[in-house]
Amino acid sequence: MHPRIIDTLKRNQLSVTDSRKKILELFLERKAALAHADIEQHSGDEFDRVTIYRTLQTFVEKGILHTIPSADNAVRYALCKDACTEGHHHDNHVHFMCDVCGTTYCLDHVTVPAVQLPKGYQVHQLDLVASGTCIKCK
Amino acid sequence: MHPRIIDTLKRNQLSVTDSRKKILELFLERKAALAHADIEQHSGDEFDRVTIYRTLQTFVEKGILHTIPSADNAVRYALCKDACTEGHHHDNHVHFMCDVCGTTYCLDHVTVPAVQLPKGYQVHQLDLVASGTCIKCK
DNA sequence: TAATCAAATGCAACTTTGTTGCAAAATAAA
DNA sequence: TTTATTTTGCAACAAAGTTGCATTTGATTA
Repeated sequence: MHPRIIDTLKRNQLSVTDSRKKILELFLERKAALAHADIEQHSGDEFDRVTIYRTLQTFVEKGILHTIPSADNAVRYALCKDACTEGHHHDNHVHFMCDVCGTTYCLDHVTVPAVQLPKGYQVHQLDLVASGTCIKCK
Repeated sequence: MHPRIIDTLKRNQLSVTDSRKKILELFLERKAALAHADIEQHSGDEFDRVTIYRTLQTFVEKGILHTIPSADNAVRYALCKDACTEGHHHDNHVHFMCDVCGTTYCLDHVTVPAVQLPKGYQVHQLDLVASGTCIKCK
């Protein structure tokens, strides 16, 4: 098991349970974003659907995962960088969604360029989602 | 009734029906993005849920509406500019979602900046969604 | 290590959201 | 006005998400 798993949970004052370990592990080994349905599939019948919902929610609140907006009614989740803490996300990198294989990547090294909005709009978060064909599929 | 309504429908070879007129009218008068649920509310019990789903789908296909990705499992729709035609959307403007009132705006005059992605990623679409506090709510 | 407390899980029931097929109704064309 | 085509509404269903509560598990303390 990945050494970061227990560490991450403890650092966030979460009790170490089977479902949390397993779900974190999935994210660590896949390195891609996962939707609720993906997790349900890849964890077999090991956990109840409800547990997965609640675990994802907890991880987002703690700053372990962030959500990636999409136009297909299937919100995806991905690991946050260490900069994220409880209630404070800093995931202003670009996300890429492949139209062919459906994989969603966090492009950690591509930062979202500054954008000049009309006066009066206060921006708290910027999400840039690109879609197209990924390296593997082209 | 807004004069553009019937015109828009005919230009896209769609028959002019009550639901299509009403839904288009909603978008024209509100000037903000609407989710399926919003439309259901604001049209009373006038139309069946299924009709609304199908109408939205048709409008997106025809290039009358475009979708706005979101992280809350509620895809929103907004009017396209005239440049959009059947199967070809050109809505590369920024969207702004207010955390307070929930309103989503198309910032038509703010274009999405070009982004340099790692080699191998072919981008077909770029969506930039900003969120924070809008003019009315600050 | 065992007992206790708090937190997380699983289950059941439910609500909401989205889809599909088909008959009836409305629109467009002749 | 009649006919052909499209769209709609209904029903039934499937999928996605939520809530309350009893049970189990993990953490804490003696």
